[in-house]
Amino acid sequence: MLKEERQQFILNEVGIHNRVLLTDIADQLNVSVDTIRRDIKELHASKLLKKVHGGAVSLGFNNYNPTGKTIYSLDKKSQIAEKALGLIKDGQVILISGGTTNLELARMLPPKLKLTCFTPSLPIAIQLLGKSNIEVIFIGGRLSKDSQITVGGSAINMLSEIKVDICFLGTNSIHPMEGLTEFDWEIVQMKKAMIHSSRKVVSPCISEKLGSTQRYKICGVEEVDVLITELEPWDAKLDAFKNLNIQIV
Amino acid sequence: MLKEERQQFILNEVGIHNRVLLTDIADQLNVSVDTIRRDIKELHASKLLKKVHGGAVSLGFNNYNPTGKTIYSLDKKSQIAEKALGLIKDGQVILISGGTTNLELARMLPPKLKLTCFTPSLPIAIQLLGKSNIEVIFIGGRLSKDSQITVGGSAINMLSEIKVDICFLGTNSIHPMEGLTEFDWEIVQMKKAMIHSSRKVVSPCISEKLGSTQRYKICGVEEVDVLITELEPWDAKLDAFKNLNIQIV
DNA sequence: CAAATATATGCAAAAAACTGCAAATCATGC
DNA sequence: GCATGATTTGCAGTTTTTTGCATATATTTG
Repeated sequence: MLKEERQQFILNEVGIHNRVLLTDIADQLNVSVDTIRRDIKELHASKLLKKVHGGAVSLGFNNYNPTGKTIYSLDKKSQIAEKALGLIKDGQVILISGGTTNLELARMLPPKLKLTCFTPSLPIAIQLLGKSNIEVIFIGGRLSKDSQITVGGSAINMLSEIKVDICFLGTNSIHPMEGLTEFDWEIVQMKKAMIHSSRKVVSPCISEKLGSTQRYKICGVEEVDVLITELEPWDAKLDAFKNLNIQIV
Repeated sequence: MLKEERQQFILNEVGIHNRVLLTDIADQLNVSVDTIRRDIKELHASKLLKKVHGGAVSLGFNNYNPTGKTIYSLDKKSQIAEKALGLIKDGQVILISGGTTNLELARMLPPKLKLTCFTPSLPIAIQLLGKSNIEVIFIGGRLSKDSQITVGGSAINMLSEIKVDICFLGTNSIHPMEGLTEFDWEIVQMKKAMIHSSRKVVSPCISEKLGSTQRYKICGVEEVDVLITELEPWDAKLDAFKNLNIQIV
């Protein structure tokens, strides 16, 4: 592998995650940490990233990270987000619900892509505002403190007035028989409305949540058009979903 | 986890809650309190927060400044915000427009105060979300990239359905004869709608902007009930506003 | 004032960074 | 084809940084 490729890869990773670990990169590229260290040293010298102890961070790192949450299973989520990116075409109108996976998706949207994005999520709106080619339309309403999305009649009302190409519906629990479930009643209502406003429903869901259920039902599995997980298509965990008329990515 | 990430996390928490506990952070990040203590010591040294016994608190302003604009006259703005606080009573319903002065107001709202706040401003919504006793209702609509508030028909429509006790109307230009003026046509429409939705209009305005005018007119001075500046009441710059049936604070 | 809690300090283990060096690779000219 | 020199890469040893713990000191609170 060429040095340029490596450095490009590092820059790419930094661009997506805002941070990289020396050991991670070395591991992924099968080279010694010293090599990566030297690469990062160079990139640092040419001011393309910032070298820190243990890795590197993007130059604009001290940006506001509105969720404040530790983004664990980051890799899984960005894998999902990456797959989700493939479903979006230039010029489309999309609807993005809340959740960290969707936040990752919003972060990864390429700057060149022209889109109209509806969202009820504050962190996602902030993320999207940074992309100059994306028109952001915020679904107004009462803000729920913990989920940081708008809920309630006003928001649902606004949703009832739109019809989008794709909805990326952050999913807490999905079960082959029970369908999509949620523990917060207000969010259930929001998600129902979001499904109703969309021609195509995409459900990004990390594998831990496959097969789990919660208190309230949003909809059956048949309402979901595409299920995205970080797993390989032949993984056994996906078997239960395979004859349900869902596209699995 | 990188040191930078940790420190960023701390700054986020401080930005959201205005204060953090050492033990809380250490717990959330699974590191020892000593580590967090050292982090906070560093951040304190670089003047990004203020170290206090048991944790840290935010200093004058949080570092969320996406536009990159210089925040000049910070002291003046917090003086104004302080005065504005005096107008708010427990249990009221208020409407807060955008602008850095209003952001300062949102930041300074005491945690005990029970309020319902409407706002079309993303940064202000974030700030308000951190206050547990405040119900936040976001005015939905298309987000304007530079002002970071929602604009357009949908937002104005939502405004038309509400009536609040007080509106804090961030003011770019106020002139004794010409009234309130604004550079951006869409924001003019929003502010008109906001005035229409409020029983009482309060205009926080730093003294530099007194007497200036811009392209489009929002309303006459008579529509404003209270004008708040950082000046002392007997300041000569305020003379022109003194016989216009406006309360000057 | 005393108990509880928080801070400061020194220290040691672990991790990461730096240094020098040798092997491998590659471009270049003959 | 082959020698030369520059560049790159991995490795081993040393130095630096980070981090958690133990102990001593300070601060808060009832």
